[in-house]
Amino acid sequence: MIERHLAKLRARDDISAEEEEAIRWAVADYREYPSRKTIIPAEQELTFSTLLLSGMLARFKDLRSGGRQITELHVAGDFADLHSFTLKRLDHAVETLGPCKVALVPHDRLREITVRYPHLTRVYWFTTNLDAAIHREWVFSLGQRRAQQRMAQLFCEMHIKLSLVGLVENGSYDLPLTQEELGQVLGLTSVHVNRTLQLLREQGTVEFRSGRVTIFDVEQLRHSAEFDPSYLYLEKRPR
Amino acid sequence: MIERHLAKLRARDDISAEEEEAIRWAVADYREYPSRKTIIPAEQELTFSTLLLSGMLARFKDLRSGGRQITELHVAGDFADLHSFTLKRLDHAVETLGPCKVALVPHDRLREITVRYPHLTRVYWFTTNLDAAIHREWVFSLGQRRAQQRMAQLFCEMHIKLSLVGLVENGSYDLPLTQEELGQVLGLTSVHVNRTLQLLREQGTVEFRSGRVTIFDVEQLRHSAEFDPSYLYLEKRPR
DNA sequence: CGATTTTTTGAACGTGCTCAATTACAGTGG
DNA sequence: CCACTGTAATTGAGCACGTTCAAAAAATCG
Repeated sequence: MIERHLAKLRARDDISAEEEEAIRWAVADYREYPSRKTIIPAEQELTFSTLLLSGMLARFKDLRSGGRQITELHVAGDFADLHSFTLKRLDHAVETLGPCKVALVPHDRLREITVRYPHLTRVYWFTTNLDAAIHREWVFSLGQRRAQQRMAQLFCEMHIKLSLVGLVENGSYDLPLTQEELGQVLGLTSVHVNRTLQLLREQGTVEFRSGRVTIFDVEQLRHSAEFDPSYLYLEKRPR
Repeated sequence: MIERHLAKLRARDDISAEEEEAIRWAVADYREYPSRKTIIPAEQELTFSTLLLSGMLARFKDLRSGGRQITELHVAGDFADLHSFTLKRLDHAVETLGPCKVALVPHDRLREITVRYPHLTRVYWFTTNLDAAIHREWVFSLGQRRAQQRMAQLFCEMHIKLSLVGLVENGSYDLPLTQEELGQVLGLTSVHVNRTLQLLREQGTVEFRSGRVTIFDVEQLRHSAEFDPSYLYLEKRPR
C-alpha cells in the first residue's frame, strides 16, 4: 500500500530495509474517504499525520469574505500533513478531490522515529522542505507569471509529480478539478480559467478536459512557462 | 550574539541549557556583509546554513524575462536557509537588505544535532515548517487579496515577526525596502505600490516612509487585511 | 554640491473580473 | 430510454484594478 510513498522517498535518497520497516511500523491505520470531503479541518488539534495512498488531496485556505486559495495539490505517495507533527495544528484545511485511500501515522510514532532513526528523520524533514519549495514556486508564479504561464507551470509541475509515482500515461494524467477549483489554485476566476484553457488548447500544447490533462508538447509547454524543475529536487543524494 | 535566535525558539518551545549549549557549539564562524549583496546564490552546493544575527535578508527568485519575486523576508534571529541542510542547494537566492551580521552553522554539525538531540531537531524542523506556513499565507495573499489588503497583511506579519525579537518601537519598525522591492514582495509594480501606499496613508492606519513602517491603528490594519496570525504559530508548546 | 536613486504623478492601455445568460453534461427517477 | 435536475463549461459585454511608459519632483549619497 505504501509503495508509492517509498518510491517518492527513494527518488531522492536511499531508504534502508530497516528504515522501510520503521515506516511500515509507523502506520497505525487505514481509511477511505469519498470525494469532496474535508478530511483535516483547519486549526484542529492533530495527533496523527495522513499519508495519501491513492487519489488526490488539496490544501486550502478561505478568506472570510468568500475567496478560497488552494495552496498545494497532493498526489498518491505524499504525506498531506507531515508538518502537523511539529505544528500540532494546521493553518489550512485538507479536502479530497476524488475518492481517497490514506494511511494514518500517529505523531508519537513519528517522534519515535526522530529518536531512533536520525537519517529517516532527515529524509522526512527534506520532504517538508520540498513542500516549502513548491510553495515558493507558487508564490513566484502568482506574483510574476500571467494567467497562461501560470497554468502552464502548474501542468508541468503536476506532470512531474505524477510521473514519479507512475500516474502519467504518455503525457496524460488525471487532475480531478473543476475549472472553478483550477481557478482557486491559480488565483483566477473560473471565467478566466475557461478562456485561458481555450488559448492553450488552440496553441496545441496542452488540453484540460473533464478532469484530465493531456500534454501534446512538453518542451513547448515548459518553454512557455519558463518552467525549471530544479525546485522539485529530483536528484538522488544522501540527506 | 544568538540571543534573538534563542528568543524566537523559546517563544514556541522550551530549550534546555544543554540544547542551548549545542546550538552555540554548532556556530562555527561569524561574518558581516554590506547592503544589497547576494550572500547565497541559487543552485549552489551548500555546506553550511546561515543564521541572521542582525539586519534583514530577502529570499528571491528571478524570471528569465525580467521579473523578480521576493518569497520571504528574514529578520534577526531567523535561519535564512536552515532548509539547505536537507536540500543541499537552494531553489532561490538570498540577499542582504542592509548591513547584516550572520553566524555560519556547518551542515555536519546540524547532522550531529539530528543524531544527538532529537527534541532540538524537532524544534528546528518546526521552524522550517513555520517558513512553509508563511509561504502558504503569501500564496493565499497573492491569489486572493487585492493590493491594499496584501500590503496591510505584509505590514501585520512583519510587525509580529519583529516584535518577537524586540525590534518594534510603539508600532514602528524598520523595513529597509524600496517601493520597487516592496513591489517584488507583493507582486505589484512600483507605481502601483506607490499609489497603494498613498491610500493607506490617507486612511491613517499605516505609513511607510524611507524604509520605516509606522502603524497608527493595528486593529484597523488587521481588520482591513482580514489578518489572522494563527499561521505564525505564536503559542509555546512541546514540539 | 552634483550625481544617482527613489518617489511621485499623469495618461493610456490591458489583463482579468463581474454580472448575467446560455449551452453542455452527468446523474436520477419515471 | 428519456425527461428532469443540478452542476459545470462557455460566451458576451462592461468595468476595474493594476500595468506600461514617460516625465517630474524629491530624497539620498558621495
